[in-house]
Amino acid sequence: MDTVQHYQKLFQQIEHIVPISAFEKERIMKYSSLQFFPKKSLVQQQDSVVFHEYFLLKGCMRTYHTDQNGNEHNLFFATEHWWAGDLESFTRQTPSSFTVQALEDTTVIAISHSDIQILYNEIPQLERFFRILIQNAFVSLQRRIINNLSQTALERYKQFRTMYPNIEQRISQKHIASYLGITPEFLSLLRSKHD
Amino acid sequence: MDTVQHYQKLFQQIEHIVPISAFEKERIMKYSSLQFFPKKSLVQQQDSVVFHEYFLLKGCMRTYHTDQNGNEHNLFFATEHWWAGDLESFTRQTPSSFTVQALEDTTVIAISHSDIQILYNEIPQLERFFRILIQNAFVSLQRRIINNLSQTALERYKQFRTMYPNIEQRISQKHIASYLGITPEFLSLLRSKHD
DNA sequence: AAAAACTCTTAATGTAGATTAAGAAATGAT
DNA sequence: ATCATTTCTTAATCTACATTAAGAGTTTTT
Repeated sequence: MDTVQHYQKLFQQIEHIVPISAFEKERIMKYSSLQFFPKKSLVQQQDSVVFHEYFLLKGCMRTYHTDQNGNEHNLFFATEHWWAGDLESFTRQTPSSFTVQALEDTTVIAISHSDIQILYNEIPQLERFFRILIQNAFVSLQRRIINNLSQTALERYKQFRTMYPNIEQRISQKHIASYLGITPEFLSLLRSKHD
Repeated sequence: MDTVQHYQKLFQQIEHIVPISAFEKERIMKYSSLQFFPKKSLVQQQDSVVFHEYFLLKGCMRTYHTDQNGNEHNLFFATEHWWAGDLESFTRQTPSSFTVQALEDTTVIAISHSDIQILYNEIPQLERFFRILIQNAFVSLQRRIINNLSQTALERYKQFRTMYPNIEQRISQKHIASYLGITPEFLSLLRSKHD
């Protein structure tokens, strides 16, 4: 059936880190669901408690924070086979500091807070899987902080391009500028100078 | 005995998150050790593989990255009851991107890479403990990125002071400036203007 | 198909924070 | 105690990036 097809990429990612049986895959499918978010729709909202984490099958999302002056700051982008959803709010069930928005029509596998507790108990390896997922995310945030401390805007932009080669075509420059911590005008200037 | 005394704070921190038995505490003591680092000594070195994670009992450390221009950038400080040691290098056994240095005479509980594997197997809750520890670290890095994107140097400095009230007396301003991503001269200017 | 609403660019002007330099204060070494 | 080294401050100049503004191109709405 087609739903099974959709789960292949998720299972591949999990099995790349921990072994899971056919039965366990069934359980994961039972305790998660396919969801669709149209372009521009809000997936999660700042100040609300987050109920799901999402594995993207198709499309693109951004996670951003709106500060006290009303300015938005992009923290992450997610595309196919990445995860999205504020982890702090999800795990602690506290109001989120972030909004998640679909930048394209997006299809996801969604896992709810209560269902993931069930899955943790049924499939202990999943806890290790998520620990390693978070660990990887932690490491890339560390890198990003060091880059922000040691590099110019141009260097950070170039690095963004090599790290996310396909993303640049899909999202607007103002979102990239916001991720890099510069204005769209200055990004435009950098682009005009460097190829 | 005195060593037991030293472990109390570590056990308290663990038990705040997961239950552990007296026997399990014995095992943890068996598979870890007390170590001392004199002021200014290097605890871990960039480009080398990290063998230990450290729980600080007394003293203070900084974790920094040296970039290709030879400039140092402070990523973290750790004081009593914090953890120090590059997690990426420790868990993946790959060369570290960071140097860890004692800023004061520092006493720690050290756990080696091989011993933590043994402890994970003997005490499965420890895996959850470290997952939550990393998760908290991840969350605070997220916050820091957003702060760096949305706040001025003065705002970040004020926040640093309220977040780490006792640290400021203990370490030099140049290290704080490096953490904030500004020069010591500019930090001095900010300080002279604001109380 | 027109109007409205964004998005990207270019350019003038403004500013937060860097750089350089030099002296004062504190810390460390002999 | 003294000399050397490091740390902190102040001030002048410089630069990376912000802000404002305005026009051209593109996408969305009606």
